[in-house]
Amino acid sequence: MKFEAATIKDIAKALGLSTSTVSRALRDSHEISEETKKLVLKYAAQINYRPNPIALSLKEKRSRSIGVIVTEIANSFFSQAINGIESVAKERGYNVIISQSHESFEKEVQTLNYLSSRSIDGLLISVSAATKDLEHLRALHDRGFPIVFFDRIVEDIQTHKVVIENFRGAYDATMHLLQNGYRNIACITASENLSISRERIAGYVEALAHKQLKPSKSLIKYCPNGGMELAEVEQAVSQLLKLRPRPDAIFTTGDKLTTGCLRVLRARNVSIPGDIALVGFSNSDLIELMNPPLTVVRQPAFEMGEVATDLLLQLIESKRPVKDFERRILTTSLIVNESGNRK
Amino acid sequence: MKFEAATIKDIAKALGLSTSTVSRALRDSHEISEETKKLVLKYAAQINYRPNPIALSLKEKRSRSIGVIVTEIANSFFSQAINGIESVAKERGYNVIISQSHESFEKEVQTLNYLSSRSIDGLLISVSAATKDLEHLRALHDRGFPIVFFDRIVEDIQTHKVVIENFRGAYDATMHLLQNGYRNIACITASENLSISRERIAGYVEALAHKQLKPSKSLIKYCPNGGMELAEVEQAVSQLLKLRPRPDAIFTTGDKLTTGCLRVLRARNVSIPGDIALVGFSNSDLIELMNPPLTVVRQPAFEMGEVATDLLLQLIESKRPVKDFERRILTTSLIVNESGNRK
DNA sequence: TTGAAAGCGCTAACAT
DNA sequence: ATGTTAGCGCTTTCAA
Repeated sequence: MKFEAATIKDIAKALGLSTSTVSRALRDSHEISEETKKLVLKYAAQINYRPNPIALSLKEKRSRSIGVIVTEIANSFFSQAINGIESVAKERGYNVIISQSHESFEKEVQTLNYLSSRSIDGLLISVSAATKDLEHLRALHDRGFPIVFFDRIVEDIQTHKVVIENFRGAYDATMHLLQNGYRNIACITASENLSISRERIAGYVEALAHKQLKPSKSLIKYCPNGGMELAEVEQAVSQLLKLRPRPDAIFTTGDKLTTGCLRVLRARNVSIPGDIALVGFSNSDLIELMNPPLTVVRQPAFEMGEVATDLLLQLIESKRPVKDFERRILTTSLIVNESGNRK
Repeated sequence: MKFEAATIKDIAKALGLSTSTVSRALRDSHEISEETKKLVLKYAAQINYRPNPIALSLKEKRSRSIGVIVTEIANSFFSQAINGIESVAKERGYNVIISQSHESFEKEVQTLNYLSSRSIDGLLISVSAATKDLEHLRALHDRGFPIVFFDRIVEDIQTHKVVIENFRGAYDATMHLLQNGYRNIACITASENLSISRERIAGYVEALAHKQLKPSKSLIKYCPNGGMELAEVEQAVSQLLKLRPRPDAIFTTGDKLTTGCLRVLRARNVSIPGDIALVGFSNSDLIELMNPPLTVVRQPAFEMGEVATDLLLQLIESKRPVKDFERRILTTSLIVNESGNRK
């Protein structure tokens, strides 16, 4: 059913004024007499008048909404980031419209088309693991549509980007394993398309190189869906367990990969870190409660959301085309628990 | 910066047609010649024309957006529910606008006012733990605004509601503890304002009554913020530990309370279930990985989101005022792990 | 088959 | 100090 609300016209009619007078009175214009203002304000309050944001949007050619595309809301990193996004957006008077790509390229494109037309003023996106073709994003960007990438960014499109020190985070995690005596360290990562995968692998490789180690190809396993399906993690772990010599540690580059890996190892009764150590990226706030408590690389998700939103609003509210784009780099922290301790 | 897109007017001008002809051609009206249609469609595709959803909204008096208010996105139950909401909404062509109340009444009211005007066609809400006064909701509802409550509902407002068998879930969890030999079972719950708290406590009390037990007042602890702050859980647990005889088990009625309680007990080196058993509501998908693996009451969060959205869209799209409201009751499941096992 | 015009709710330039 | 009018992009009635 339709929900009819009061308009400026209703007020004007009731008070025998013109709509423009009412409009001005409501906006406290100086060219309206105090008397009239009072009258209008009082009546408006009485009938609980609310300006229609859609009419405003049409007039101002802006919706005061921003779109967010992430792979999955039910992922601690993203839900924390959205939390940050929402807090800044709300503070600045913007709505947040959320969509999920579920790591599917098609869904990402579809969602983007859906959101982009003109119902959002700008977009925050962390691309799906399946995203190789960038046409959907580039087309928008080329037409001047404000876009900010966060976390899973795209290098080829010039706009603001918010990332973490992926290389450093991975390096630190791997180094932690090395310092604890592990030498045959495997890596389970998401799709190679992703900037974050490539950088994290690079950090892992570099740490090993520091100890004059070079991982064989068989030590690096890819999960195209980023661990969304446990089966892919199961397969990766299974292959690693068959290697001889068997890896003595695993480094995982994403939330779902880390918990998925823990799940698989425990199901197979592999003792952690006794048989195999495990260190990975995760933003779950339950890691200390796990068995064993996990050593993880933690990303400042909330802050990333805040920063990305702030940059996006800068783009949206800028009077002139922005040419200088920023790349904000936030730091990770290694939270040490038991899963990566000395063997 | 502004992002200018093509309009029907541009097409009309370029093709020497009127805007109404273009409009009709785009909507494949039968009163337009095939020739003209082809021409228009071709040109529209060429300049990548997209109808302006805001103009449509103004015309149709609907925004094809629904609002969602939850306490916190970064809570497994809510993020899963939102996932369900988003899936149904998108399928039916609606945007989802998300806001968080962070268990604050003021934020809930503020957000509601912000969303309600006319930028959303309806609202899905799970009220905050602090919500006692219902005026903000009632005012909207009385004006015919479509609202559906889910999980944390409000009995006094007549509309569709989606709940789970709170009583049953709590009863089952408590009974599980009883069957495992625990007799002195405490309960940690959220604000008593909440329907779910009251019902879950009732289920807990009834299960005890079944064994001719009656919990003393001191065994039931309230956390007004629903466990959002660990301190309140710490205090509750602390008080319970001081009781003589000391409780041999704890039943928690919410996600944050369950994991918070586990955190506190572990910090105090209380062995679970050796010293104290723990069973509670939780929708985390990591419970099996915890130490000890938690026995939990799981809610069908995704499904609740789906059902609630479906009901909301029914309200929104109904031609006439809806009088018959549904109360959909979904079932919980007890996932048995070790934390509630025999002592 | 096509076009002109009105209207959705609001603001603002331009009268009065 | 207040009113008239046009216009944001689109659909739709009415006219041609």
